[in-house]
Amino acid sequence: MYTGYNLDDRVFLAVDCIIFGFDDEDLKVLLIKRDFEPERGKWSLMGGFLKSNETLDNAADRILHRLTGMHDIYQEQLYSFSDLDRDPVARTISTSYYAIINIEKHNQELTQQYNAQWFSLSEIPDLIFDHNEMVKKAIRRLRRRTSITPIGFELLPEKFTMRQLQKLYEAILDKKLDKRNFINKINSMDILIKLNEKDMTSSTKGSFLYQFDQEKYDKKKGDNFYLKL
Amino acid sequence: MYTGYNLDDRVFLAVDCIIFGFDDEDLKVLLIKRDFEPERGKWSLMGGFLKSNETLDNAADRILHRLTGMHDIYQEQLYSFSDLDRDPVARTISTSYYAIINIEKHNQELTQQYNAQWFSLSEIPDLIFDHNEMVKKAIRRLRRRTSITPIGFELLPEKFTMRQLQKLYEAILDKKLDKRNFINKINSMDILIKLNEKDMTSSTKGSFLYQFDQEKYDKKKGDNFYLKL
DNA sequence: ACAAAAGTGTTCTGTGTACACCCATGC
DNA sequence: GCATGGGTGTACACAGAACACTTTTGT
Repeated sequence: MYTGYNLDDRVFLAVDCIIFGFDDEDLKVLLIKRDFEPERGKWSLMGGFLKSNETLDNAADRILHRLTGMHDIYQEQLYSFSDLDRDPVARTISTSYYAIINIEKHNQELTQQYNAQWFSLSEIPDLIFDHNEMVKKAIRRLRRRTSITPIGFELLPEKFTMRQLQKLYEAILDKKLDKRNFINKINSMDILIKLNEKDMTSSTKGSFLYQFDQEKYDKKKGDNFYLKL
Repeated sequence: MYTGYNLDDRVFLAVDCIIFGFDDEDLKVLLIKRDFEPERGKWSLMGGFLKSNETLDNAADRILHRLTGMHDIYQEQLYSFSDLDRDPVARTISTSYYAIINIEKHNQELTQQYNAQWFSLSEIPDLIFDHNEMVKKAIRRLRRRTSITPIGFELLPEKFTMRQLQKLYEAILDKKLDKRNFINKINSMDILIKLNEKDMTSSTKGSFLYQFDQEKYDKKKGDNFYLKL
């Protein structure tokens, strides 16, 4: 019966993080090159073990902070992986999280310490264990989530152009979008502030900068507004 | 660093199952009344500990089978819960699964052994630990999933009427649907076989029975067709 | 003057949604 | 003959998708 807390049944519980970033062109994932066992020298997700005094969310926070130096990163629990032989060293279940960060804000010294590197989705190498599967699942989830919640703003600088935003969505969804339809749809959500400022680096004419309006967004969040791009 | 398989970090990993059924009126959840510690005498989800030689999916299968006597139950991993004090006996993380069964097919002797009972969603009692939260999350997920995938057929007998199917969707989504629009949408999916047989129990005129066409469904599954009800 | 990106509206089509009447049968 | 649930089609509104030209300014 459902009794018996049998000490032999205890397992290691790992947390692995799929970290997404965006560099104005591609959606990317941050991977580390392991200089420790097992699988030294191979690429993998950043991860760690759950400590007995923290929740899974805490562990993900800690792991993300350790690699990026950042706090309050957008993250979401993805799925728990439990194949018997997924970790050759010991029976380990891994709960994966995906996170979304601004590619320019992380601490480069830290990421260098971990030999971390950004990879475009199309160029992700063979990863250890079942990490490739985790990444695949994270991408699927991110794509779906993007259509429901305006999630992507975490990936952009504070001020950004419509063009950047569109490129971001194109990168996430992996398809071209129509400029006019896109701008209309975004505007209809009414969660951006158009600034009286232009970004002059991208063109001679310059393009208006926008800012995400956290307050408006928080108010609307309840009525879960779809996006459908 | 991400090394150290520290034996002290090992935890108990439980699997708890939210089991949905449908009785032609309401969407229901199967709960057990615990006659064992902890929390003896309270209602809870059916659950158990992950054994070291099984995956989480295996464990969910095993737990579902133990309570219902059924195999090959539709199930999906939901979320892993990890609050520090969620289980007062020992540090236990729980991965929840939700399952969908035909309410008439389960083994009643078994469910009696476990003092199990079906509860309408609106009448779910206080459950142990964080099980109420699990149920809430499962309902949300089931609702969303239903709009994407024609999941609900698991809940019906092999042959069913359009009216039954509609009631099922109404129960899952918790809203009234229009009879004609519903039938049109279902037909447009083209995954049902209309039988030359009528169910005469529900009305004097009798209503045609339908069957789910697994083959057609499997073919279409790829083009993930939405339902939007 | 020309190259390069920004900005801007309208039309069409398909899908969702609302809605009301006749049918068959058992009692 | 009447009560009960079963079955059927149409009209309207809205949202998604397709589409092309003008503007600005640095070179």
